Amino acid sequence: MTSCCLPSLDSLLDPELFRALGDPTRLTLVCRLAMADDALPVSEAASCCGVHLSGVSRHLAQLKRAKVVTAERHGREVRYRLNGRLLADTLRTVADALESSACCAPSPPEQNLEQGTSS
Amino acid sequence: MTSCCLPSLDSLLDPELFRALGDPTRLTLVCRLAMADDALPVSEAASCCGVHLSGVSRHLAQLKRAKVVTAERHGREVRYRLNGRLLADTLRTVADALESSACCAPSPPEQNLEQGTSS
DNA sequence: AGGTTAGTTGCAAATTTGCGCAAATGATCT
DNA sequence: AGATCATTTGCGCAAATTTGCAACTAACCT
Repeated sequence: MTSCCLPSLDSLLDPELFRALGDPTRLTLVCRLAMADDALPVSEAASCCGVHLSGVSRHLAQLKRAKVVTAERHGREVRYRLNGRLLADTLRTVADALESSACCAPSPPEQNLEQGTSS
Repeated sequence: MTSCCLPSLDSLLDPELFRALGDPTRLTLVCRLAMADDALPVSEAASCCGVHLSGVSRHLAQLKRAKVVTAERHGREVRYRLNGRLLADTLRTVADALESSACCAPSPPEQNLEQGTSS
């Protein structure tokens, strides 16, 4: 009853996604990419966080694995773009599933005084 | 210009929250709590994940620090409850901020061809 | 008070993570 | 081909995380 239309919360909660977002440096990168109206090369993205370029490359790779960003080659540089819509949709889907789960149910079933359900 | 009404993405993205959600065992606990229509004692919550009770206690404490769950004492047991609404609201706020950021802008300003100024 | 149940916390071992450096790869340009 | 620029990857190291066990606290119950 609580989950007849929405995918189960279980299948929605991806540890990889949250883990990817669970690091300050990676979140800084996400913000940097969010503010850019176009894809950014690694060296440019790296300018916002005090981490070695190689580390930034690794962080971006992890965000890519989690589908938070996408990468496109342009000549010799690789430009990363935040997958803003997808991430927003994912988070909203999780939010919907959370609110339709039992823990957010408006009325506890304890109140149930046999209103015609017997038989 | 891109952020006149919404709080900046920067201030919204809390590493602690995502970090708390970025572990398989903790996500399993979140699911377990979501399915319960009432708060669960630690031992009950622990039954769903193959981790020692002490580990579960630690995981729940971390989820509590991240405000994902709340704890209430009932006699000698401590019952944890998923903060479903708050978490859902937080995720939606992040989703909104993401979609109103530059990376999700509907049309790049380069395209600007003064449409409508003719005649 | 003493005993029992529920949960938390200290400790140590195993694993993972983040980091910089240096070497390797990929792509462009003489 | 050789030089150069952008990024990735191998490696080692330090710090953080996860986990189980055992000891501890808190709350109940004879």
